[in-house]
Amino acid sequence: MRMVENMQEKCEEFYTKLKENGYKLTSQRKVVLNAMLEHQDDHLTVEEIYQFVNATNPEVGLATVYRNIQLLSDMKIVEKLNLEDGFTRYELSKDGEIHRHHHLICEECGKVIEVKEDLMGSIEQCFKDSYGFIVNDHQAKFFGICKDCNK
Amino acid sequence: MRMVENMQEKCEEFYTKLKENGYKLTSQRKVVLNAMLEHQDDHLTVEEIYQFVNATNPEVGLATVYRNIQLLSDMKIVEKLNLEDGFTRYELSKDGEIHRHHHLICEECGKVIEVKEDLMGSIEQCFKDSYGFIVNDHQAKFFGICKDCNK
DNA sequence: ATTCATGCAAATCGTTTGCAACCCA
DNA sequence: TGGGTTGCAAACGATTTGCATGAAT
Repeated sequence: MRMVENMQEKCEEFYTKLKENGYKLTSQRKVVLNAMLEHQDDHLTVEEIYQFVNATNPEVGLATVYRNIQLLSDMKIVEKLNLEDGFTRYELSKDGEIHRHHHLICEECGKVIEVKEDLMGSIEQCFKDSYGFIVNDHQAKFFGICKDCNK
Repeated sequence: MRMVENMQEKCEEFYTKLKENGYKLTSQRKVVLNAMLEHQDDHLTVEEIYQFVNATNPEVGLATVYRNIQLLSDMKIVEKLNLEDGFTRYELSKDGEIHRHHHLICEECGKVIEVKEDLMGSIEQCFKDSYGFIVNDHQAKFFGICKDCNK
């Protein structure tokens, strides 16, 4: 149920933002957003998104997927990720997140763990105190060994 | 003076690691390392490194710069950076750093500030406690407004 | 009707690679 | 000598772009 509400929410958010910025609502845009909504916890490459889109809508071109995932990213509906594996990846933004969440990357099995907690508050306060730098957002990756691999 | 010692240190570290791994010490390798040593606090793109190398040694090819900066990176003598500006960048590793240091990126003027302090200890302890994840290294960028731009 | 979006293919651009010539150990 | 290394140019792969056609407002 939460999933469905979430999906409706995201769709409406997208449609609203499109209108606000003078963009048109095309079937291709709906389809790309849908692919992301159907893979909420994945970190998809553009090629993967294209495959999903293509499965139901073979007429949609790769360039269109590039153009629209970019648009979704500009509108903060998806986040662009770089997990250091040579691919640009995207994931659906989590609701209620002010800052981007962190990723724990297992160097053994490659698993990527999402960290819900922000935890950067005190560090960012420190940057303000020491450097006069006001943080708006951050992007952090932690490389190491996950629970399962640590046996 | 410190700079010079540092440079000697880095050179020797490089030469030692090369030997240890069965690599040869070529003039091109010296020249690439030198370019990095002469720009200690910069975040250079490969193209920039190539330009510096080329200024004194025009016969060195771009592919060689790519191959050797990669090698320096593998040997942890330089760090590969992604400052989200579309370029892969490299900087000389700081001495005595166990983990990669953080970067504060000003969204106004583009300035990049290096943070010497690690500050991630407690967060990483938290990952161990909550997720059983042991952190080996991290990579963190903070986007915001720097002191100068915040007036 | 107007304007923006799409599909396609060509163009870009950073990076990698194959290979013959070369040079360090 | 012999195997890693280099320079060059060609190959690559991800992403972008130009343009004529098509769809949304």
